Amino acid sequence: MKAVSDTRQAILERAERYLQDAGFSSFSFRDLAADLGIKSASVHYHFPSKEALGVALLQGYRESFERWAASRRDSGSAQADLVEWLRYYRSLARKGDICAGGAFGAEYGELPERVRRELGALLDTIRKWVRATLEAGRKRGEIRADGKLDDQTALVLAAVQGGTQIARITGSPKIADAAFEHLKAVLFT
Amino acid sequence: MKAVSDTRQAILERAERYLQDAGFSSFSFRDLAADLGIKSASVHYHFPSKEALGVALLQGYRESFERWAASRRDSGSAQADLVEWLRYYRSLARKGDICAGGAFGAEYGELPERVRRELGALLDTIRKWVRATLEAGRKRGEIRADGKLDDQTALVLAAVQGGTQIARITGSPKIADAAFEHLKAVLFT
DNA sequence: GTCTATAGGGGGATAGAC
DNA sequence: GTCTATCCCCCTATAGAC
Repeated sequence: MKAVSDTRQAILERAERYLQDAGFSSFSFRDLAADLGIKSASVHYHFPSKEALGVALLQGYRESFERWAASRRDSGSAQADLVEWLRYYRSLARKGDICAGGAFGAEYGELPERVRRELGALLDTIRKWVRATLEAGRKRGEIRADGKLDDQTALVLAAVQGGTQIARITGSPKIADAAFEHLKAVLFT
Repeated sequence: MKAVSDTRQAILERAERYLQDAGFSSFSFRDLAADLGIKSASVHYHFPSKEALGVALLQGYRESFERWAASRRDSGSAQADLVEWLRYYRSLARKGDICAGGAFGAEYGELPERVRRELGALLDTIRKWVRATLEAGRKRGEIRADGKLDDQTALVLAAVQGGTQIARITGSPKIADAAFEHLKAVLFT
């Protein structure tokens, strides 16, 4: 009763967990296969190379984000949008996981070219959404209009990526919550 | 004419570059040996295991930081201390490198136990310095006393770690500068 | 301190049968 | 779609000569 791409989906889900737990180079096709009760050659059937798997993972993140962002369109509140967005990173931190940007980013120097490009595209997509959200919030008086919009956007992106990482290193998700609390305090009017 | 531990030092320096460029698992003892014109067995003479090398790297970071922090004692200005501290992360971003926390942090799930502990100790050392610096700055009226001190500290740590990473991913060090500019704007009175 | 040589295990990837 | 079998490479680490 399996759908055609059930295995493919299962591979992606396992790979995502490994990625966020210990990085892209932390897992092998053999690991994925063993977890799913198949052989590594079968994983290669779905993803011809690890590069292809990395690209697929990143495209998945981007599509998920875009779907979510579309669902929030016309929410009418920049503050509510950002709070909801932060919830995702908070949940990562609680599980001791980090975001895709941080996971791939640390190994950037040895990522295949196409993976690098997809990673850049993902970050760009998120950056544009944050920027637009802050801009709309400034106009509505919900977001402090201190400093340049691009600088404010950069701080938000840095804080979420760094927040999940320091939470994991210190072993306490609370530190991510703390960083996000202060971020809201300096952003919101 | 080499000092006794010249090779050891050279190994550490090469390893640091690999680490900040592509992570702890990105380089092997063979890589280090080849770069230095020796054999991998000789690297093992200086560092019996990769775990030992990781620990030595982190202890080096911590000692460097502590020396630097001691040199700034009684500088009299929290703003000046933080600006100087941010210069380090700015320089990493310009080289396309990330900080040790980000480099080790992404692979946290598969780091040897002692490396994890040293990483925690390094972050804790830095966290305490940031906290104390912000606290002193608040008393002197240099730092905004908005919100909890611990939340403010967490945001600063998250921003520097995340800032260097997004700079590398986007390929532009400017985004780290932007994040740090806004960080100063929201911290300084 | 550095070497040669090697053990013992994983890694990505492919060919070809079923 | 999944399998067996395999290639060829890299990895960490060690033994023992020099």
